[in-house]
Amino acid sequence: MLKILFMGTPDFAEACLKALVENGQNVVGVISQPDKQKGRGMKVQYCDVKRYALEKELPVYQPETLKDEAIKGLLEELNPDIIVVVAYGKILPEYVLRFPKYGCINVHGSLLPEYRGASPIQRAVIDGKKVTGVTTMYMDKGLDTGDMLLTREYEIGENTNTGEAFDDLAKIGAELLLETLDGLEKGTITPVKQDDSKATYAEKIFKEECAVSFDDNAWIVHNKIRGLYPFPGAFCYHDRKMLKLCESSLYKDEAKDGKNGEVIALSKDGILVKCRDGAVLLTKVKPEGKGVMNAVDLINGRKIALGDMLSPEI
RNA sequence: CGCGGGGUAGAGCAGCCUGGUAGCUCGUUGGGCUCAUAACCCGAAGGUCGUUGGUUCAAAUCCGGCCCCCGCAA
Repeated sequence: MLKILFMGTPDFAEACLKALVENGQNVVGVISQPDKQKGRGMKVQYCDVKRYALEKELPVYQPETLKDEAIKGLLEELNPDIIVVVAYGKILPEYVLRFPKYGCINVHGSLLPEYRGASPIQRAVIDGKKVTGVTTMYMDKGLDTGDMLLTREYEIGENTNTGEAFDDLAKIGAELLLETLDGLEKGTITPVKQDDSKATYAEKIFKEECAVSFDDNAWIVHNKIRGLYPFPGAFCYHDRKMLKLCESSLYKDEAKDGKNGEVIALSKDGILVKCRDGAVLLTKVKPEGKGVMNAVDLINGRKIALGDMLSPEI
């Protein structure tokens, strides 16, 4: 059985690690990013991978850097046959890439060569893609440029949000990882080079682009809302306060007159907001300082009125 | 000690500053109207106001301790 060194940090990676463990694979060690102070009160929180690894009593390592001599010692000590990397968050130096006999493989949340980079799933949803998927590949020096091993497609529904896609793709990724390991061991997988001419990049999500402008088309607004949910969340300003937009649906009927960003209807279904070419029905929102609530609750609490304006700036 | 908001009926809120009847929108439930309805009309149920001490004739309201929840920022 292959000795596996697992490298990963967030929940997406945890799903893969979990699959390895539950499948009875020989995970000899887990590497994740150093603990960071975060959250309310700036307390130290363990990342998902570390938490799970500790629970399963796997040795966890959190080197600040992979470049120094320490990592060499660690690799030699663990002597992994293969390194599985999922959303680790750091570039691996060549020494590490070359170390294991079976190489380093990566699980990536897109159909490569599309959406190489940091936020493939979010970008796919924001772009309104109907299909994305998961790819396993050998890692090389570039960013998600290595030879592909296995892929599996995933259909994104009209109202699917990033959180749902994440969960589904994490599950698919975990399955695909097991298949990939099995295939590599048996030698049944033929790596395929990526067609670099078709490559696209999924830029990291920046705060500035999370502001929703209703001067955009309804479809764009809707995609942004679901693409940024649950993290970091699309937002706009209402009554000088931030209002996060958590869930929406496209308004099929002809939109009434009104300015872009104006609340043109309130109903038990939600808050209807005029966009450039139609309207978006906000169904779940998160007011500043509050949790997620149904849009109808905001209406019942009389926190929003017909004719109110929503804008990307305060 | 990162900054801030909050805990009042099943939900979302008002009331607190300026102590004195538990309020609003919705939901639930019973009835009415209607060809019909998630629409409209009438009625009902449902709260030890987070907890605990204090001040007071009297505390949701003022003061102190404690518990819990959330947003931002990272």
